[in-house]
Amino acid sequence: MERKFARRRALSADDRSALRTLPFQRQSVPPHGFILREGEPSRRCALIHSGLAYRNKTTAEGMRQIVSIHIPGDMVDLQGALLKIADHNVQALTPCEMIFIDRQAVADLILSHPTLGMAMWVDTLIDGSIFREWIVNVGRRDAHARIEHLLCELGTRFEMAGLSDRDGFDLPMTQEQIADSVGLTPVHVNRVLKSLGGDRLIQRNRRYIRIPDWQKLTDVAGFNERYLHLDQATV
Amino acid sequence: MERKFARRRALSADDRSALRTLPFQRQSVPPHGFILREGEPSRRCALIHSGLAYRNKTTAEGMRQIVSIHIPGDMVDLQGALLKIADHNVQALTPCEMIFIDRQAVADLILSHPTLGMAMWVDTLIDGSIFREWIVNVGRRDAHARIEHLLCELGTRFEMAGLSDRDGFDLPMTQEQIADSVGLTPVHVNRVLKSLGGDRLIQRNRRYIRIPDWQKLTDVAGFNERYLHLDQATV
DNA sequence: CGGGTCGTTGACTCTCATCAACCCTCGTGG
DNA sequence: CCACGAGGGTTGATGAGAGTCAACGACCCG
Repeated sequence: MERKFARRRALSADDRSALRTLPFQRQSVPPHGFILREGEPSRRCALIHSGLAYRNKTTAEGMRQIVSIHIPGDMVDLQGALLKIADHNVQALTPCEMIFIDRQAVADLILSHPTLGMAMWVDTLIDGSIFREWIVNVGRRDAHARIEHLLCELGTRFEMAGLSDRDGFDLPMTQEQIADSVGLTPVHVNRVLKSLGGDRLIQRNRRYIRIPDWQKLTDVAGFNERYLHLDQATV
Repeated sequence: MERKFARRRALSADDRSALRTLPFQRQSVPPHGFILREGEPSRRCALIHSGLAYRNKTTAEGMRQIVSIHIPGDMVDLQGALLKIADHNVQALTPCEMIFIDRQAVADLILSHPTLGMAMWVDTLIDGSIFREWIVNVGRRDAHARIEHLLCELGTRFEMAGLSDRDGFDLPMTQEQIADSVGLTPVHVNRVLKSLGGDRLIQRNRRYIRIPDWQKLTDVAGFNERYLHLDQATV
């Protein structure tokens, strides 16, 4: 965690020691397990130590929409410190090791160490940028481009986090979860994946995805990594 | 602005005076005028004094998607203080009076007055929550519910901001802009609006919208105002 | 009065959803 | 050791919702 924030802003020795003395609690969450439930009052913040997780919401008619995917190092619940009621669910995609920090401890930390607050705020802003791109994805791209774009985003985020190579990674999502991420049905996702394979844009082996020509995939996807703000190191 | 932040967190006299002495610059922006352009380096933060504005992005194929609507009091560009390159456009919907604050001044303010930083951060988090709901809207609702939901959101935000009544307000958007907000075509938006009129869910007169039965509209829209975090006053 | 923007309507098309069946793989227990 | 069941993936047939194309109408402003 310290490493991550140090990438965002220059940290003082005091900042670092404050981070290290922050009281936290570790917890494993199995796949599908809830890390946060919509409607619950906020009690703590959550940080992924290992594993993948996803945020989702459900419409009144019971349709589910996944609104983001999170990887180790992501704070999936910063709003836990500042907002009162959770407006969405967070669930584990794979087995997760989570770090939970008390709401009040985070709030105090931000007030006493504003530089750390800014580092976390940057994360919130980047999250927001990714949400905006997802609105564009489901609102204005066809089924092929939506899925291609999702693969590009995950590939580059995995690579930046040092989890894998962007042109070859394990995607531990069911086709139903992919469908819920891009606003399609599982059946259609299946057909599109098959078609992407036929076009040699991807190669699949189980849930392992290989991208033989990264440039070609980003082109057809209309993927521009600017919205990920990868340059966002120290100011 | 001071009023707004005071709603978010309890402010000290020092916080208030720091806000009041913040150097700013006022500027009018005509409809369609750019407040921020994608790809530009960040130089300043923007706050709407009067008028409406919208954020939007364009796909590689040239399709536009509006990702949020903003009203007076909204900081439409807090990321200007912390991120380097703008990842989307912000344009005026109606004639706008904007307040621009230098990037560095905002960053300094946050460091010297963490309580103000938290107040602004709350805004960022609520923005994020609204983005998530928009992903659900375009991803998992049909055309009718999408437009109904947009009307519900704008109605309640207008009312909370004291701009108008939620069940009767002027909606200064063209049908094309509505289409770009909900991921449909202008033609289809037209048909749906007509159909909503036929079902007595709304009454239209030019761009004025009357909602005769608020409860009924929120029901069919599947609208739940939780995601707007209206309770978010002082902690 | 004329041109431009926006709204409206009809005819036709096509992408994606729906429904339904079948398959594969893997873990479990008899 | 094999049968079974469950979850997930695959495929086909059909249909609905939204897109496209095109024309016309209404309104506003210079």
